[in-house]
Amino acid sequence: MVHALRLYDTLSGEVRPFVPRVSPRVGLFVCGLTPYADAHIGHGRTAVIFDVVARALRRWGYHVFYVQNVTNVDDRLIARGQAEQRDPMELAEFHFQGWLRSMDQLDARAVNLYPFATDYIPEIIDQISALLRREFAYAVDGDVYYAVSKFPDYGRLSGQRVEALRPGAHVEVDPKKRAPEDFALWKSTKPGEPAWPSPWGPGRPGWHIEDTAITGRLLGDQYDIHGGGTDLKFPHHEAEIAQAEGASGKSPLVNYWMHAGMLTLRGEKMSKSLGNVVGLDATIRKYGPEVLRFFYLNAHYRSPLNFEEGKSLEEARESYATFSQPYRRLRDELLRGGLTRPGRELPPEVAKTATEMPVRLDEILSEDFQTREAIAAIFGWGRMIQEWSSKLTGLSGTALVTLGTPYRWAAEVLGLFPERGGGKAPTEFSSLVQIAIQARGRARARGDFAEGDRIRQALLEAGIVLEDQGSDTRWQWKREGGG
RNA sequence: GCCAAGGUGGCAGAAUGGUUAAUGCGACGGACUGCAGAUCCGUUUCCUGGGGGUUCGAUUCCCUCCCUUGGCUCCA
Repeated sequence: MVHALRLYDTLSGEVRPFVPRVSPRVGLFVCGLTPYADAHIGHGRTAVIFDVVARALRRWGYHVFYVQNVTNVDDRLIARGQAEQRDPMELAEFHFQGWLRSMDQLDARAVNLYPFATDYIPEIIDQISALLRREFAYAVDGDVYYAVSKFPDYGRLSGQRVEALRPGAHVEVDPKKRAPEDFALWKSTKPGEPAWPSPWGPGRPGWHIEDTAITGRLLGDQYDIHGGGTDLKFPHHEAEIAQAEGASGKSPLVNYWMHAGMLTLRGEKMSKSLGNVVGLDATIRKYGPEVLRFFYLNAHYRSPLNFEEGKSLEEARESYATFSQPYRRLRDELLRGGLTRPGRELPPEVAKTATEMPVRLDEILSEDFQTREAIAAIFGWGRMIQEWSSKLTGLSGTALVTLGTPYRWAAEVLGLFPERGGGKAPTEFSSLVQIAIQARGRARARGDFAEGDRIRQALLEAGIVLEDQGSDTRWQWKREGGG
């Protein structure tokens, strides 16, 4: 089963049917981090977007090989390492481990391999050698540069004309270059910096070359999807095209370029240099991974998404609570009697709609990953369930499972409603809470509301929120973040 | 200056050449509750940046202007 996905491709600027080179195989490469500092929630957005892309493709029958590189040697790492008196590669490893923990928390585990740049030095040297041989590159005093003028298509992805660029606008132009738009493939290193032997002398790879050396090795000269943030379109992705196509002589490098919109903070791009970063790990801890995932997926992946501290995630939390409420009710009901519990079945038309929902949701998502539309459709389903809510108690186990079909789709594809062990209290603890709840119940039953409220307050101070639902009292952990 | 993506209700954000422009948040009203919370129901009719054009019909397509964001060799 292979699904009819339609996908926007930045290079052609249009939504096209997705056709892998060798179906059902799909090669997916996404530009990863330079882990010189803790990741922020902008990085998290891109990661979650491509996590959903990989989840959906796999659901639709594709065999996805998802590679996300790790730049563990570059100027910023070296600078930061010197400032902190740490080995830059060790610094990268340290922050990468933090990134992995965040990905684990977010249940973004679709990546098959995180190749480190420095593990691909032989491939990098091979590719630079090929570019020199084919005269796309030139060596000067231990450095090697790409001669952009040799590659006429340079600028096509971003629509830039080389003549219109303003070299030196942000970074000083290296005087060793023949043309200001040329970029470094290999940099000779200063003493004390990480260096590898090469035909041009000891040095380290330029920023762009690692990606194409890695993909050439792992995904071949040509592959299906390349993803990353829109900020990488130029120059990074232009450089990748120039390197890979120059070295291999094959075009195109990739069939679909996917670019994720920026997360902006009060209208500005979040970036370390602007100092307006909101940490990924801290945000996950404060609001929970589901709320953050929900926030990310509640916008189209290509749109910019504005983040406002103290507002955006509070709203997402409320919205997610409403979104997941019918699911939680179904789950709570199912816990009473389980799958085999007897009861009424659903009217045929409701059962039919429920079982057809995943098809509808797949269709929505397969039009260039409209996660927001899928979420809206599930909201609609939730309202339908709420109309049934009074009758839920009388439904059979199979009927409840059928009603939950769209939520299982959301769990599988969007990664919401994670079932993870970490949040569950041990049964011993739960039974202690139950004793307190029962004591409060007895106090309320004899009209001693002061005592009842005292118990409720004491539990609240211990981080436990009570909710009376009819004759029932349930509890849950209080969320941080002013909720 | 050049390139790219945008501008939709109080807010966040979808979609579409065609009856009431989705969904959520917020607000308001109601139900439930000892109270609170959570939840449910209802209301929120006059929302598509300005101007022109194409069309029977434009928010959608075209032109132009204004504005915002990203990029112009550090960036998810």
